[in-house]
Amino acid sequence: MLRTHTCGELRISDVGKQVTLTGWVQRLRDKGSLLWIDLRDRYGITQLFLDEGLSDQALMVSARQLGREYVILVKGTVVERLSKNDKIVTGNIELKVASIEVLNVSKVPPFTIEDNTDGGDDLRMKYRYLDLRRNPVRESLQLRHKMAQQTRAYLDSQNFIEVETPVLIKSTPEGARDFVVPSRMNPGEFYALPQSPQTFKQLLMVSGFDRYYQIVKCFRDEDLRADRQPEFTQIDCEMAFVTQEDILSMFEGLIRHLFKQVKGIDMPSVPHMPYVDAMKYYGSDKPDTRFEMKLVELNEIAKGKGFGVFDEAELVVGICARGCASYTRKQLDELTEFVKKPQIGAKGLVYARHEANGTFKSSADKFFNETDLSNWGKQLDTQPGDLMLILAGVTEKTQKALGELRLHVANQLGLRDKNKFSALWVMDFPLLEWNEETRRYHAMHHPFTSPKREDLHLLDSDPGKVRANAYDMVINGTEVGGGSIRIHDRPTQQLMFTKLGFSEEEAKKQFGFLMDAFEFGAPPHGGIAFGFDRLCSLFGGADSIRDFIAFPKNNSGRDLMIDTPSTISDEQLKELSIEVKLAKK
RNA sequence: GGUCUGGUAGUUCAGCUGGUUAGAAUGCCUGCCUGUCACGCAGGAGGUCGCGGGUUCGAGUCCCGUCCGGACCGCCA
Repeated sequence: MLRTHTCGELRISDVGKQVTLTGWVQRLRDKGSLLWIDLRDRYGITQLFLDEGLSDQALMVSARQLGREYVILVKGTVVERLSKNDKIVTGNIELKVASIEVLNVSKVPPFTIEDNTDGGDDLRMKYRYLDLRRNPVRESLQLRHKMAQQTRAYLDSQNFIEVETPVLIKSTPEGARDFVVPSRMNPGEFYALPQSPQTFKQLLMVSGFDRYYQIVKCFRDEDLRADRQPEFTQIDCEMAFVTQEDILSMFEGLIRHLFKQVKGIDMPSVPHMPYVDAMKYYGSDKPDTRFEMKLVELNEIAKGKGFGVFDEAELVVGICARGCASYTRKQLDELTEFVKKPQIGAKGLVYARHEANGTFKSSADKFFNETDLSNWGKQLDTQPGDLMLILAGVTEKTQKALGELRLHVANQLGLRDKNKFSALWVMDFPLLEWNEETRRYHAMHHPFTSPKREDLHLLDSDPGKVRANAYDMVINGTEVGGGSIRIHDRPTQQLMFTKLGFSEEEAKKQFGFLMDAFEFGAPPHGGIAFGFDRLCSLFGGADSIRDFIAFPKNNSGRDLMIDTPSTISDEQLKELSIEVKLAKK
């Protein structure tokens, strides 16, 4: 090594040592006859010190020439500081410089390499290698490293083995759009990049691997979000000879292990909540359970009073916003605007104040008297000073809208504490979901998910009512993982494909290999996949997953640093037997 | 595919109902400064107001188009 110590290592006990440090110049503080340089590396900052009276004059002159982000090698003696800095771990000492060697110069960076940088997202992505020098981003990647290490430690201790599955696989019609890769040796044919190693891990179960996992890149060609990248990482797991309960407790164990080892948090056991309850009480299939504010149905007491909006609605439902009776007209209008946004889609918002003096006042006083409102209050368990917010309409849409409002209000009230964690299993998802556009049912999870045996009789009469052996782990309103008990016999799998509108021939062409495998002694099995990037950002208390990925893509799927996607040469196209003709928009 | 929002100094931003020479902070450069650590003080340089067109006596500001960010809806088995 060029250095004897790192920039985060030296302490008061090292005073007197002759050391060599390497790193980047964070900043110079030139006080005339005194000169300090902050030297930074991955491990910390050590202050270098030069003194007009004591240091070589030529050394002073050359030190003053150093610019930000110059890479230098410094030799010197560790000395105790005259004035100490208790903000950094090396703050009691400094290095009295004997020599400086410039290992490389640097242009002035386009943004400051500091915890609170002045750089915008765009610039940070273009110069990501500089951005990665900043503490917050580096710490995010270190957290990710620790998460991966602890995941492997836990799963290894439980007899899981990590098996790599192929990245060049087959395009399939169900699910997200595939990224495709042309095959040179097979003109006109394409591989697809995996959206998940789903079928391979199931085949590994058929092979008897029993407990498999993989921390694996997956690819989906869909629009991006703050928490969605076209390439992302999953902790992909599968187990054979297990019940649903076995899987839930195994992976509850993983999550609790991670919280304990990475964050030092003892997480309580993870409660189970049926999907229908999640929708009913939280208006979401991924409820944020850090706070209550549950949805309460008001049909019986709110209908039949001549208020058309309520009387004609399938569902009248409310939440209680604690201490919000004092909201101004402006604040209430803002909430109304919020629910009327096209993304939320409610037509309006009814509010009722449980005033501090115990009386009630609502925006629909024409139709409801004090007794009516007090009944609402009882139902919603209000205290004086609370505010009731009520929506009415078609059941599911209204639940979802109020669920969004619930989160919006919780944000305003500061109830979504990043340092508090609340996990749950959402269970018993519907097997199928009607898609208006394609006029057919789609698998809500994926087509390999097994239906609940007791619901099988509904498959023909009322397919939307069939529940699946599927489960999601939700933490703080984020879906961090999901899985299911799979189908493991050919007839059921074939039936499933039929219900999804595949002809027998299509199903055979797309998934014949899997159904063939099921005929050779496939064991009952099931599994789960966790979104590793999301899990990391959740642990790191961030809203975006981008800083937990070393080189992420931007909103339009571009890597601004290497400037891709990009065109390829005519020679490459020719080799691939591909002609590019862009369709008109 | 859609909704919203932004693009002005290296950077982050301000710039009102259109009106002389477009500002601030920070960074950069120069000088001064014996204990700084977001050092301080004084001075200086730095702009095709994303691009194209239009309205106007006059456009950073208004209109149309377009490109590029960001958030979200659809989409994401």
